[in-house]
Amino acid sequence: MRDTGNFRALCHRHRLAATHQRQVIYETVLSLPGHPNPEEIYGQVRQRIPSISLATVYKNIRTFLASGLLREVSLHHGSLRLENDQRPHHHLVCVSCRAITDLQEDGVEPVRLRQRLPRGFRVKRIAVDILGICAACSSKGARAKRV
Amino acid sequence: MRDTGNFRALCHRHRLAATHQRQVIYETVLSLPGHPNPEEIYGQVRQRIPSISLATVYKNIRTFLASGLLREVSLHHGSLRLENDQRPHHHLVCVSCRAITDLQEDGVEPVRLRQRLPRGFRVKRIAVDILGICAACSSKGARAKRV
DNA sequence: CTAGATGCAAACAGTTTGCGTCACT
DNA sequence: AGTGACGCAAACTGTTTGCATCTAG
Repeated sequence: MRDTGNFRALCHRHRLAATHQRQVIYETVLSLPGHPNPEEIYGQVRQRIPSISLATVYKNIRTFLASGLLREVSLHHGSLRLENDQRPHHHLVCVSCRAITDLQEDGVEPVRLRQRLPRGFRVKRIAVDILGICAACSSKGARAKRV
Repeated sequence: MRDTGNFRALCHRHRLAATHQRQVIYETVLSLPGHPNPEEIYGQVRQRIPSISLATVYKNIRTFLASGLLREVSLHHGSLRLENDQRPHHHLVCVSCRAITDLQEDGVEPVRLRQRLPRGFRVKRIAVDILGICAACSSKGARAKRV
């Protein structure tokens, strides 16, 4: 067994049972390049725990997200949603209830890049998401761990 | 029949047949508050065209997105994807192939708000998506209409 | 010892597709 | 008149759930 220490401590801090499955899933997410999805994680984890089930992978990803051990790329990954305001604008997003509110484009200073982008990338638009807790969720006691 | 003119011209410009279904779907998206999903649009459209099928709504939403008549809230609405880099960072997103590349947080000047946010909204983090066409798609001739 | 985690299978939600018919251009 | 849009049903993908069994604390 490897340096299980870190992960066990991490779980303990978040009041999660430190199971072997969890450790492997967690390590796998950190080790995979890019932005892996559950299926990819499952495929990779299965090389170390062939008997693991996809449901366990899903359940633990949810657990990790809920306790802030992992983060997802976007809070909007559910069903397709359309803009009804066709003018460019930004979004205010509640990380608890995921409500999306529009924020007119000039409510945010134009975003400035400090860094060269990868060669050949042609910028079309810059979208800003302001993530936080909305008033309604705030009063219900919602707290964001890490978003 | 109402001022069909605008919509017919719009369709003509985009080389789309101007059907009654399309017009009602389009008008419905613009008229619904917030960020409607296909199911909500379907429910609303059915009040004007009871015989319409959900498949038609989906097909036409896709058509509108492809020709830039409508825009979606987020390009990341597919399956759940996890961050493997746990440090805060931004994203470079190709609007054609939807590839996501990380951009370290200090590659972007800190975002500054010019406007008061809704009362009680507590900001946790600001996420920036730089939308554009990546080099690979660019060389394949991909063009973004409106993103 | 017990609450909670796992694995399996079945259920579900959202979306897409194939195909025969119908309508816009 | 012909290409493409519509409507229906069936297929598919990604995800969740119920339940019996097992395991970490």
